[in-house]
Amino acid sequence: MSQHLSEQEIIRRDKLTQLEELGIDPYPPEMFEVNCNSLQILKEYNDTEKNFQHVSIAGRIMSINPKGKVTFAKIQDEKGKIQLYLSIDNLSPGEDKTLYEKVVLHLLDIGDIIGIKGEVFITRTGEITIRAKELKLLSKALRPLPVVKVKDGETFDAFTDPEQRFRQRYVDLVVNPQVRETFIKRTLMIKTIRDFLNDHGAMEVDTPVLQNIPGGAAARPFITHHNALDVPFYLRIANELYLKRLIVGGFDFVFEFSRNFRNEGMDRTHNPEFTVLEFYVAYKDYFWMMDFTEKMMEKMALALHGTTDVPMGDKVLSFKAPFKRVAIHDAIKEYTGFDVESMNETELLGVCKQLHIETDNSMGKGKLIDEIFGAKCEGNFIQPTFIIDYPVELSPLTKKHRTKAGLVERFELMINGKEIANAYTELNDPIDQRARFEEQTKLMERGDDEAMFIDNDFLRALEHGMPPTSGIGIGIDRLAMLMTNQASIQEVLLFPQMKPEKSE
RNA sequence: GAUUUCGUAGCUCAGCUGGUAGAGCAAUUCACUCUUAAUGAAUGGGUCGAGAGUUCGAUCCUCUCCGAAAUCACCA
Repeated sequence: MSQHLSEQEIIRRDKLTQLEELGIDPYPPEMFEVNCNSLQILKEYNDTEKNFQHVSIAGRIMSINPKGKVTFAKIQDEKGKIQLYLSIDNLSPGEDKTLYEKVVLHLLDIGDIIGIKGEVFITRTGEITIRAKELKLLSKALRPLPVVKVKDGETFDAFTDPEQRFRQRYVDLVVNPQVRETFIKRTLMIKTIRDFLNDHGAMEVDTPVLQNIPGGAAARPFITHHNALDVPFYLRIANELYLKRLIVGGFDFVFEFSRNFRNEGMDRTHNPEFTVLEFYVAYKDYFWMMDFTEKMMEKMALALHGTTDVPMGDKVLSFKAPFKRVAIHDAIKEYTGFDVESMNETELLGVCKQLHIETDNSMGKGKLIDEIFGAKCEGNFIQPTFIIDYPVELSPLTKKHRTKAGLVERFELMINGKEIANAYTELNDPIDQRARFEEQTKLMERGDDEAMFIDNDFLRALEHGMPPTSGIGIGIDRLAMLMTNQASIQEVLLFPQMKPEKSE
């Protein structure tokens, strides 16, 4: 396999050889002990106390600025950047000037990872800096890093090409601090949610990714094959039915951050694999779930932003609980003027025609209502809002509404015009559940390729008795987009799905 | 899957009606013991996404392909 090398790569490989000739291992095996980081020094250094006089720090060279017998460089560690003062007097005090004159001036490059021992001081221009007494090369970089310069908050020559940023996320993370911030926030968001659930007595579980029957949602699955058993398996589209089996089994509050896979389009808000938090709580209903969810969201916003007001594009989203609750029929009435509550299928088709909404024969009453809501209402709910009480046809796993005929006890949480969460008072009546699955089979025969499969083992579980339960699924990636003010899902996935690169 | 736009040096970008390419940063060499988008001087670096066609001649025009972005469709 041959590799085309650029001029700069050839030069760096040549430097590698020169280093080896000087007896310097460019990739030394032994550990380098680090006793502080850039942020600690910048925050805690005190010039009168003269603390940090024996620092040992490691990082990647981000700029190097030789000035004859003195060189200034910046290294970046996990917490930020700090300046180094490298002088011939400090690094090569004896006869042998190799370390400074050869290594520092000629063999070190932007991108190299080095370890430094030295003392902290303040330069004439007032910058907290480490005066290096020892320098050790820890890893030589053979490819040039994009050089991004910043002056007075303005960024020059930023590394912005989305294709390169996503394919080479490692470069993106090194060079773009705001990208690091986004992922630190994402992780903190997930931690906050996990802690909140654990604090309320929930149990985190793992359920199968490879499933015989792709259940719990309406979506096209990825299909794979198990060789030893010679059977097809599906990558999960949801974990709902497994978590409910655990509720049957007597775990009363279970949750899982589930990586789901759906074989559908990719765009700004869809990646083929994505993360959904699902949790199920026994002896609760969807009213309880709304209360719990808004409290959790409020806590998460506070943890990430210190306030419940979260900026998103040119808007500010308020995560202050409680959130508004609007019945789906009321929402449709408000934004279209049509009262669809008691309409039959033909009347609904007429409404769709008037509203210029495309329909097809596979659509039943529920689906039509959903289409109207999706086309005319959804985008209007910017502030967190629970849309409640969906048509039964749309919700085969949801318990029928306690008072309203034809509806189910379900809510979706809309934020910034997008669905973020979907929750039910779960259907635990096995007879009704079997009937609902059979309805789905009819829809499938009618041409609805998203209708749900019958899962007989799940029905068997329900027949053993599932306590009244409420459950929810929360789109973690979309929530991360909201909490980090990103318009694209790729910005909150470390390695978003891309078409494969052409092999060389 | 459809439509539109885009792909030029390591990075960010110029490049007129078709005459085989430029800048800044990065790199190389030299000078400089407190610089900070360091500075000054010099130098090198390109299969213009890939392939085919039109043409005396293609980065530029046409077609096909590869990759990306935006919008739409499907979905969360």
